[in-house]
Amino acid sequence: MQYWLFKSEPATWSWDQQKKKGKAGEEWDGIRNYQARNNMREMKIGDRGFFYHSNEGLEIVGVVEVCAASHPDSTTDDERWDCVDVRALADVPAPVGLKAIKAEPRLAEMALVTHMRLSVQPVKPKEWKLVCKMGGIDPETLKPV
DNA sequence: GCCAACGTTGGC
DNA sequence: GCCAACGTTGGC
Repeated sequence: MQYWLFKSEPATWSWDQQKKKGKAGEEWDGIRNYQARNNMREMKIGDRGFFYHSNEGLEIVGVVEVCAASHPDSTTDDERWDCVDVRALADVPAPVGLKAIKAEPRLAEMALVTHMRLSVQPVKPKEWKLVCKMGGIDPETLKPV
């Protein structure tokens, strides 16, 4: 299983909205960046990702699961753009802010820090575990710790 | 709301 | 294929 991080501006698509979609999940559409798209093409059903609020909040607030593999983005006819579907799995009880991530030396290599503008990015297993710990959630069961 | 960083577009 | 102009992202 691979780990990822999805950025969303809460004014456009918030964690609450994602949760309301429940198990059915929702397309992660609207991505118009090649690197972000390539990352989504790499994803497999069951991969997990963090849900990050950009612009407002600036924190990781939830965990999602990829529930449909890469397919054409329904919001455009441009065949260059694909996306996956994701569904909410769990809240992060203690949201992990960008500040906290930047303050943690072991997270200095996170794409969130090094590739600031990339909106869909990979997360290393070690980073995943540490961020889960910081957020008060068990990385395996996703239960609050 | 500003603006730096950076990705994309298009003329040559 | 270079690079200037332009548009967008996202932290502050």
